Amino acid sequence: MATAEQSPWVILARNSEGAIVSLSTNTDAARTGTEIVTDLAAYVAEPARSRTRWVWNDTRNWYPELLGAGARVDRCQDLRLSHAILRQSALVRDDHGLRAQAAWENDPTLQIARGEALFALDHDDVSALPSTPDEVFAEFARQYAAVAGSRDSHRLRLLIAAESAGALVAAELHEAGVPWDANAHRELLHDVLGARGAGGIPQKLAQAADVVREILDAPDLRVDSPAHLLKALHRAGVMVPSTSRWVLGAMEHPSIAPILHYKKLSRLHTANGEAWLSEWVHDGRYRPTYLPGGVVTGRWAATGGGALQIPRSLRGAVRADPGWTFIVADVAQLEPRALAAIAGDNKLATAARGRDLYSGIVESGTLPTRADAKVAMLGAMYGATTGDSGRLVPTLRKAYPKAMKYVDDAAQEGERGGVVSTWLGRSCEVPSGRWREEQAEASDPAASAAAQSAARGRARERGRFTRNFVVQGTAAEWALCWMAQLRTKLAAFSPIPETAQRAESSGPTMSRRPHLAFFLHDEIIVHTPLDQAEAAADAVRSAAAEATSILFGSFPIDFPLDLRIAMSAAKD
DNA sequence: AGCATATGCGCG
DNA sequence: AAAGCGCGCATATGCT
Repeated sequence: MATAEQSPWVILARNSEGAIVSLSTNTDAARTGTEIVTDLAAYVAEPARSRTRWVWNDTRNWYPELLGAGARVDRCQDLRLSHAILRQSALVRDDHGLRAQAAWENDPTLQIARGEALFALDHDDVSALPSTPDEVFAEFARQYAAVAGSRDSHRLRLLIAAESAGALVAAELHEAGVPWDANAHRELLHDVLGARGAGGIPQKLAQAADVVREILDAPDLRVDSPAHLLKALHRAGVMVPSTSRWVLGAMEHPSIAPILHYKKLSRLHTANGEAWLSEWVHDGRYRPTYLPGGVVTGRWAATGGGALQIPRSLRGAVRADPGWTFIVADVAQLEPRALAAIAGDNKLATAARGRDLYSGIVESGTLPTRADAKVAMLGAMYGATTGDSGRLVPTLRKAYPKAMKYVDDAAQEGERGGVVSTWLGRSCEVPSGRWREEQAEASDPAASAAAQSAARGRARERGRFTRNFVVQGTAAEWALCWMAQLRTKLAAFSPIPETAQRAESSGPTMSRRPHLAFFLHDEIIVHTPLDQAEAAADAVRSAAAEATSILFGSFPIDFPLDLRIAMSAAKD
């Protein structure tokens, strides 16, 4: 991730015959040489190229194969991801044609990540990406010029390096997989859901549905149908507007507890039951596909078995290989700490330093309980205006005016249609044409009250989005830097000797030294040989400290880790 | 039958 | 139907 020293880039692409071509550059990013590469894994692994920054159109097109061949890459520039950042960033003054490269926006995988319709696009059609040596170099040159001429090239270089390192981590995480004990998972399913009965429906699940039908006196009720269940509840005199857990939980009726119980079991069965296990866990590994930059804020998305939504209750199935263990580490209150830093709020930083941030707020006398402090802080970052949360926000605003002004300003900017940016310069999208039209129409004095109120609601909605964007996005940048530093440190560990009983499933590159195995926004799991666990834990801690200093320099904020070494990812 | 949308819940 | 952000996935349901 170090970006201070500018080592040359080497650009990889395929020529029209399908051969791999490498373009060398000097420190001014000018082409200095071209050669045909016959054995890419060997080429990349040359010691003289150990610090090369490899430039390619999309890490997913290049790195999995290299990893499969046992070649790890130290750093790269993922042009697809950096393009998405630069074409949007408010720090970029002259985009040198980046925004005109509309084809990039048709990248099918990006559309999948955003849930947009695919129309006629083929999933495997990546022709929209630059692919020939000339195209790839031209894109690299555009990006280089855009960064060099930007308002803050240091931040953008950092962001591109971090995002690209994330692309490497994502590929490595997929290759490594999460060590998953299918038997432990099955035992847990059996305990909660019971034995599989007729049609594969677990017995306790079927019984739970029967109880609901009996209490509601509705023998034909399909409990899985919200509409049907709602009618049955109304017939029983429970006049709820929906069947969501939150709504039902507030009611008092003998049917409520059985319904909630059924929902809980049903969720486990449908989302992470036997079917999930057989689809997603093979040879002791769960291999989700991570999508760096898949979320508008810069957070990662994931696909393949709902990796980022694995219920906490299933963590017991995450079991280290024999002779190995886990480092499980998460950052306490990552987002409010990021907020304190970007706002330069020393008072909030002081409340956070060396302790639970919410307790720090309590100790400062701002709010009476930790629960209050937490709900108030979340409300401030999400834009709550009513309820318990909204009620406490003004108190927080008084105590931490600098931090609160930062998010309030972000909200105001969003409401008036503006763009906001993260600490490193990832900017949110401009509002849609539809949104601007609605605002413009409502600003006409002749507009109906309904239209004005609807437009006001849309504006507020966007304000809550931009308010959260600056915090969530900066937190994601911290996490990227954390992982980027960590993967470099772990790569320097000496590999343990090959042993006959060693699990082969982590793949050839990662399986003999500590490696990242899981990532979830503010949490990582490192899979490590037992005798390297302490050293790996130190690496996790020092990587966090380095991430903090890379991003925020000497500003006195800390990001303390909850870290434990354990054979299972379950909390004790 | 296949696609789009709604509902609900898991995670941060 | 969360009061308040960002996601993915399963199921039900409606539309074509």
